[in-house]
Amino acid sequence: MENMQAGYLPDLLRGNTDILLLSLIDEMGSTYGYQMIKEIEKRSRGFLQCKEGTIYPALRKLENDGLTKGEWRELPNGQRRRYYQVTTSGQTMLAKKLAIWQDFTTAVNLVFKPVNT
Amino acid sequence: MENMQAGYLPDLLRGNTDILLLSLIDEMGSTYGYQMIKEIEKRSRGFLQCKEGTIYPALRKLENDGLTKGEWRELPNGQRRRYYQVTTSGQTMLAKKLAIWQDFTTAVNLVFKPVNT
DNA sequence: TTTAAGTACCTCGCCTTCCTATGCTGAAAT
DNA sequence: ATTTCAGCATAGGAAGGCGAGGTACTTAAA
Repeated sequence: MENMQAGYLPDLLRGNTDILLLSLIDEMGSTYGYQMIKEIEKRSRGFLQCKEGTIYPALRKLENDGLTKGEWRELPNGQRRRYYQVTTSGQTMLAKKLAIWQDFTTAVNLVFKPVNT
Repeated sequence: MENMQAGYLPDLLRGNTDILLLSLIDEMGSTYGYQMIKEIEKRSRGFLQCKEGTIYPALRKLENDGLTKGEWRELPNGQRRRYYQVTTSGQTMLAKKLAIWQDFTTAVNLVFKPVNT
């Protein structure tokens, strides 16, 4: 992953955004939108750049679906952030989707390089 | 990938269909739509099920973009198939997209399990 | 001090891409 | 005779990502 050029992933993220977010929230215990954008970019070494127009609606949806629980927190300086936590059903879904992700990449790689015959 | 359940890949294929097709055509030397559907399903052990409504337009697009070259062939019994081959620019694109696919999966896995700090 | 840049959230409308459904032709099987 | 398979095609709708725009406050730079 030497010369990773960000920005040229036509639609690869599609359908995976929610898992990425769920996984992040779950692992970080509690986090908020803006931080997730930065964290995803950082962890992926600049490759994955989630856009605000993507993740805020996605976070909304996760919460509406009951997979996360959001909560406004006020900072000392008056700024506010919406912190999220993964719910129980969110964790179930996360495990499920992580398994699907595994299967999916395995399947694609099998198409690229079929094993035996 | 034991209990792979086909049919539940919301949008995972999205953005990857063209690479899958390009890769298949390239490797098989020459092939046609219907066969590709079957081959993808076979190689992925039933996990990836490309729909006709997906691949025929996709094949059309690949050809329009000059990445493949199509040709009608008539069978002895009068049936016709459209066989495709990868063009030179198609191979360039294929190599490029395979690299992107690698980077992408690596990046996603890094988000799931970040390395050191 | 004005300006720029960063933090933090939101939303609308477009675009792309996929899937469903449907249709067609002819061959093979039952 | 009817179903199933092979083989291609398209139109309509849904979903998700993204660009562009907006709000509001803070911090750094000029």
